[in-house]
Amino acid sequence: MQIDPNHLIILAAVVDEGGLTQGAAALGRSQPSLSRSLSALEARLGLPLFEKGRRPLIATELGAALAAQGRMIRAAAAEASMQAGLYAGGKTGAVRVAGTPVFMDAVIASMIAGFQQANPNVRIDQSYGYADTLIRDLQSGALDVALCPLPPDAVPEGLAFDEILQGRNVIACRIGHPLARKKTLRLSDIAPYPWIAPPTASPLYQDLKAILAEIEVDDFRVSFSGGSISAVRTVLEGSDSLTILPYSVLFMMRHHKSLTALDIRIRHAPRHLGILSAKSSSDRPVVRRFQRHLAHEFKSLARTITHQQQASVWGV
Amino acid sequence: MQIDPNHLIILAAVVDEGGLTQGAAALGRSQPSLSRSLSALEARLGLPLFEKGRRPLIATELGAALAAQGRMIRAAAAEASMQAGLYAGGKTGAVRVAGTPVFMDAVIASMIAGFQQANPNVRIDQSYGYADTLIRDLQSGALDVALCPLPPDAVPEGLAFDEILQGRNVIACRIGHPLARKKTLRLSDIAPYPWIAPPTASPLYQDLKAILAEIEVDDFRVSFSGGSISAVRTVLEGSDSLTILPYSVLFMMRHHKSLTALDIRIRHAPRHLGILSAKSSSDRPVVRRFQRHLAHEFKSLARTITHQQQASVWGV
DNA sequence: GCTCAATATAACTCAAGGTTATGCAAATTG
DNA sequence: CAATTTGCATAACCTTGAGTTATATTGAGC
Repeated sequence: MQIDPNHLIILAAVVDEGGLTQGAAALGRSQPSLSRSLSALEARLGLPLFEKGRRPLIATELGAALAAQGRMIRAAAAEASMQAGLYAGGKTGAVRVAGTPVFMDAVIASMIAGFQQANPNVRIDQSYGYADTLIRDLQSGALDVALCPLPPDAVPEGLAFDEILQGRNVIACRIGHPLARKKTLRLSDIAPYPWIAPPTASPLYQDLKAILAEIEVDDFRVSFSGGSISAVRTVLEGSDSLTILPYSVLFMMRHHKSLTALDIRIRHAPRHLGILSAKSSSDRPVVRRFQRHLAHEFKSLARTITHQQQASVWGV
Repeated sequence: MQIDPNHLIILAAVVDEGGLTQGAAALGRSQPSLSRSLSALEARLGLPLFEKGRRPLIATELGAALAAQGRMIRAAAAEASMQAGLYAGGKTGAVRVAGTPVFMDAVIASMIAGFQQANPNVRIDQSYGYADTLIRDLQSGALDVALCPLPPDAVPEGLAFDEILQGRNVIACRIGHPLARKKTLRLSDIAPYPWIAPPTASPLYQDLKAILAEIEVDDFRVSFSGGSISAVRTVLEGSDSLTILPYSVLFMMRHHKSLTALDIRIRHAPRHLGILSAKSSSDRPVVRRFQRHLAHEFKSLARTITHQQQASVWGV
């Protein structure tokens, strides 16, 4: 026996509202429409859903039992509507985001926290990776959003790149480091100190090699490598090691008052930190919202950095 | 946003079966039909339910979420179908049955037990009453089936009466009773013994009065009254009291070997025990089935009684 | 690049379900 | 008890959704 779910919804409405007229009003339809639908259901079942000859239309046992199912169906349909609404508003769904490890941990993690605070039903699937794998995953549809540095003219086919910060790197050390006090530093000054090396796959590693080549150090001493930002920070704080970090990463750690940057400008290929995403992935409202959130957060971060730098120029 | 439950069912089928073609097969419809229905749903939502450009038709997050609701709807509709089927087959529902207390307890209760054994999902609402209230409740629709004695020509308007047993009463006493051994009893022999009186509203009470009038006893001694069959039996077994009982009630208690009937025929108005029911209530399959069950049980009981009587005639 | 399999589209038909108008019967009321 | 009100059923009509078959289109795999 095949039963139309819509008929059960109508039945539930009529039973719950206490009559055809009220049920019709509740459903926004005409009374004859419901009357006929329920007649059709009764005919199909071959059994009465309502006591016949009773005016305030009282349900039979069967009618009451089927109305219960109708309520479930109505609830499920309403739930579906709500889900669709949430989804369309970017309030639910999953976002797959990845980026370079240090940057994700130091900068993006807190932005994700803010997003999840406002959108508790959104799932964030985070992972780590460098430009090449990020691009590949974006293009294959395995990733929604990636955060990484990229040269301005190297935006891959089918992807959008939204620049958010300058990709400037600095040499970081503990605040009490011998070099930290020096006003004028030459590159050769830093030669004696051991290095904390980024993973070799990291763009930072290339930058580090470039610096050391510039000061003509070939066999630099690596005191520590392979650690996350948390490990790197701990080691930096407890030693005179140096490392190379994106300025934004160092900036985010400014409140800890434990690390600082050497007053020396590093030259490297021009590039920007940016949000990389597949153009097609923006048709998912959550992803879109998440990207906008990141962009907004970065704009605000960039402002803060600018203020801070002006403040340090004008004193403090 | 209004969503058609049927669309969600289709969505669930396609997601679960892994494709439009398989989904169509599972639902017994054509593939283009589903294709268009889902397109309509997508259009209504303004959101894609399936990744576009993927051939084995893979659901998006939203599609998967809505499919879950579709599964619920499908389950509810299937449950409704099953309920309707059970109801039509008389396997579920409620039956309101009533009758005279002694008869219900001694005869009907075990028949109800048998019915419930075979139909665990049927609810039996039992109550007690005498002819007048039973008839009124049947006519008002407050009762489905009643069991009581009725004169053959007194079947009320709108009710059906199905005769099941002769409404013969007997005088009952304990097996060791002084009168139980006597072969030839006169009515006057029973005058000295005290009586257990049925409730005054009971037809048995009228019969008792008639008997006593026949033996010209006006102020008969009542040793006990107002008890259920269980109490009556206990008192009977422990004393030389007499009482009046339908023969069928006594017969049902034959295995206890504690009570017997005096060998004396009681005259009373002709009547039959029968199943009384509103003609309109038989449109409820459970009620119909329950009535048939009772009728069948009674037919078998009548056969047993006949055999037993023949056996007692031919010896034993 | 070709082939195969699966989905989308087209064109058409039919039935379900929407509407308004109206009839009819049960409840209510004086 | 008659009259009125109220609520459900029916009629007639129309729109829309959904079913069909035939066919175009497009990923996927070799």
